[in-house]
This record gives sequence, C-alpha cells and structure tokens, in this order.
Amino acid sequence: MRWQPQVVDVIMGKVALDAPLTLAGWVRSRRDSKGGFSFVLLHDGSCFDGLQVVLDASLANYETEILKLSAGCSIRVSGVLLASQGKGQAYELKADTLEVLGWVEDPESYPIAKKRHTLEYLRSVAHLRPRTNTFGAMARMRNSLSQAIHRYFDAHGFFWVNTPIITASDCEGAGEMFRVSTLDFLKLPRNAAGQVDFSQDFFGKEAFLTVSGQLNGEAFCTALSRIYTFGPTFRAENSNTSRHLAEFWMVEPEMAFADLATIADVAEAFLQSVVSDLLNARDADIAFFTEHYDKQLRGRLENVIHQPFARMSYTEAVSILQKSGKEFQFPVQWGLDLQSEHERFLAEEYAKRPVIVMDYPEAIKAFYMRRNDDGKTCAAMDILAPGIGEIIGGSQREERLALLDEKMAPLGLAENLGWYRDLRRYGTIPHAGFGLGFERLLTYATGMENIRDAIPFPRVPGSAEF
RNA sequence: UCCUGGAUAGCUCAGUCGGUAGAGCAAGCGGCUGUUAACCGCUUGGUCGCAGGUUCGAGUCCUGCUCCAGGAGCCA
Repeated sequence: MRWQPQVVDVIMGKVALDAPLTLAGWVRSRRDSKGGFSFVLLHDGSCFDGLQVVLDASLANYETEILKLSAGCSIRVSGVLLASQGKGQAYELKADTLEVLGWVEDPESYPIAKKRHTLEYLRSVAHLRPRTNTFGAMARMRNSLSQAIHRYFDAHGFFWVNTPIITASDCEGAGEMFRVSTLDFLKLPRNAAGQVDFSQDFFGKEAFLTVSGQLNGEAFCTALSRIYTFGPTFRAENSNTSRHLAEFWMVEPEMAFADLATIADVAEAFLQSVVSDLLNARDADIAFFTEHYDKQLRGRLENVIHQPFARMSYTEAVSILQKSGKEFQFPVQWGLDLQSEHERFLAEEYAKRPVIVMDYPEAIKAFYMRRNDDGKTCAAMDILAPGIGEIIGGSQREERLALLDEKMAPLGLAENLGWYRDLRRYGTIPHAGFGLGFERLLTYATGMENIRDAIPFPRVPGSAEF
C-alpha cells in the first residue's frame, strides 16, 4: 500500500519541496498575522517536531473556522511543502484547504492548554498527556527502547518467551501478589474448617498475578539455551515512591551454560547496546529531555556506552562504604543488605557511573541463587545506576538439586514448585539470568524523576484511573 | 505502611494579626506583527479538598477524613 506522509517524513527530508502534501494531526497553537494569514503548528506525534502550516486569509473557511482553531483541534491540511520564509523551521506547509476533523468543545477548559503544566497535574489527565511534548517524547522513547531490547536479544540468539501472567505459585519470592479469583466475595465458599474453599475457584486453587516470569523462563532456558521474557509484572506492595509501580514491565533474560561473570558481562553489553540504539534513534527527543529535565542526560548516556561499568564484590562495597567517612542513616555491616543511601553513594559519588555489585551474602538473597564455594555468599549481582538505584538484579541459579532443596524446604516451596525441581532432576545445567525494570531504565534514559511518568497509565496504590 | 510538606480561578501560585478573594499564564474580544514561550490593552472566570468545631466573624485557628508530592521501608 501507499502510506500518507507524516510530519516525520517531512522533517527527514523525504517529501519533495514544492510538491503537493496532505497531513493530518492536532493543532498545538495558532498565531494570526494581520498581514492576511495565520500560522498553525501541526503535530501528528510521529516525531518530536511539528510542522508549521501557513493559512492564507483567502481560504474559504478562514473567518469561519481557521480563526477559531485552538490547541487540541484535529485537522487535515492539503497544500504544498515549501522552504520556510521564517526562522525556526526549515519547512512549512502552504495550505490550499484545511478541514476541521474535530473541534475542542471549550478551549478555556481544555486540560492541555498552550502553557507549561506540572507533571503532577498531567498525571491527573493521563489520557491527554501524550499530546504534550514531554509525554509524546516519552512514548517514542519507550517504543524505541523496547525495539532495541528485542533487537539485542534477537541478534544474540535469545528467544522471546511469553510467560504466564496468571500463576498459582504463591511464593515466587518477590513480594505481595494480587489475587485472581472469580469467587463471589460476598458469598465466599467455606470448607469445614471455616477457611475459604479455593477448590471452588476458577483454577481450582488460589491464583495470582505474576511477580516474575523467571521461574517459567528457566524452563525454556533449559531447552532453548537462551531466552528472555518481556512483559507486564505485578506487585501488590504498598509502595508509595517515585520508583515503584503496581504494574510494570520487566525484561528477564535467562542464559544456559553461563555463570555469574558471564551474565554480568551480558547485562553490561546489553545496557550499552540499547542505550546506543536509543541515542541513534531518538536524537530530538533526547535533546528535549536534556534541555528541559536533566542537563546531564545526554552526557550520562554517552558515558554508559563509552565507559565500562564499575565492578566490585559486596564485601568490597561494604569496605568502601565503611571507609567513605560518610555518615549513613543505616548501619553498614557485612551481612546486612545495602540501603538506598548506600547504593546511591556507590553509584553517584564513588563510581559516578553504573556499578555492578556481586556475591552478596546468601542469607539476604532469594532461594534460587547459587551458593558460592565460600559457603557464605551467593552468585548474585545488582547493577546500581546513578539517580535510580537498583536497575538490574540477577544471579547464577542453583542448579544442584540437593542445595536447591535445602533452601526451598524452609520456605515450603517443594509442593508448588515440584516442576521447578524437575529442571534440576532432568539434565540440570549451570545457568544465569537477570531482571531489568523496564520503566526504571526508561526513567534513567529520559532523566525523568518519577516512574509514573514513564508508563502510559500508571497503576499505584490507591489509583488505577484511566 | 511511616515521616515531612501540600490542597485557593482552566493551570501555577500569593493571601500579613481571624474582618467577606488577588497575580501570572491560559481562554474571550480588540490592536500590532512572516509569526513561532509573541507582544500591548480590555474582559470573563472562585462551594478557598470534604465534614465538623471555636468565634460576632474562618481561606486563615482546632479535630477528623480524602487526595497529592517528596523522602523512607519493600523491591525492579
């Protein structure tokens, strides 16, 4: 088929000058000249820039419609593409006809006025905020980052596996879960002991929304060697912070015949690759975020590509923190988990770039992480990014059945996760993987401070609007 | 969930000692201009988050609630 050109095609120079052109989109602003014409800035979202449309007073609907256009009106314009006579843009569309597709009912109360809005306010009109520069840019960044992630894994032999959203494992080990049920909450079936009888529920047992696709991913890793998941994930934690969502997207590669060092290398190369792709694909959008939200953004992203990440063991990290001379609110002691303030120090002040911390104490990490030979630590790693904190968490998985059983037993996991044990009973292999919070990477890549601005419609405690 | 701060015009905010509401932007009208965060003039626009209380009188003081933001915990 033959596609209608969009603004991006004009900006990229793919549309011939002096040639007929039809564009459709939304009015950002209108400026009238008493020289006998008006300027309308048309955006169609295809790229950061809009295109200036020049409308002569001789147009049939100039008085009746064009002079009444306001921000948000949808229009279709046909005319000729010209080199712009004015400053500020290379091209402009000299219109022969302008058709109003949709008016804005009440321009005064149109939520996206021709002025600056706070991000907090725009969250309250999340259905209209994609029309702003910021959220249009964010949507394009989000898409380009997704595509880059798929591209990286595809290029390196990883298969995308769609792991289930609904799970019956109530102990996936990562926080509170949302219950999935078709039971009538007003008339819950009870068993003899007075407990809710979940055997009558849709799945014949309790079911939840997944908090991670990792365990299912491992099943495919132990057959296809290299796989990754990329999909929605749910946490019912009552977390009210700028870094948490109840529904978010996670990327979880799992690699067979790999150890911790290998997966750390993969994680670093992966981040460098997707950031590099982003810099190439979204120059104008990154320029905007750098100009308006974080002056150091572009430089920081270029650093990710050109500088190797810092690496240290947990034991070294503790030592660095203890010798830092900094007064921390929480104690720094071998065996305790690193707090936000510690992670921030390591990434922002000590290394001033992403840091990979490896070999954490076994006691503070998840059951599936592989015990190291020292008997105290496990083959876990976190990547800490300046301004974000933990952006990736990963590990080599415990492939030795006896050791896995030892760690599953106290958690009572053997019953529900028999299938997970099977992966060690039948042709077990060393393997490793990591989880990446997609929106956390996106906030890092855009310089935005609140993760709620990195997802189209944020779900957080107390709010599932739109 | 905890700590701190906040809620006043469509938006961002000011509002003194408790005395009946103000600005900028937006919007509307007019002027000017190959304009582009335009500019100049005029105009419209308010259940001061909700519910109680104190007071002759509450945007202002008190209590409770709701919502929002930042930080913490949990985590990705």
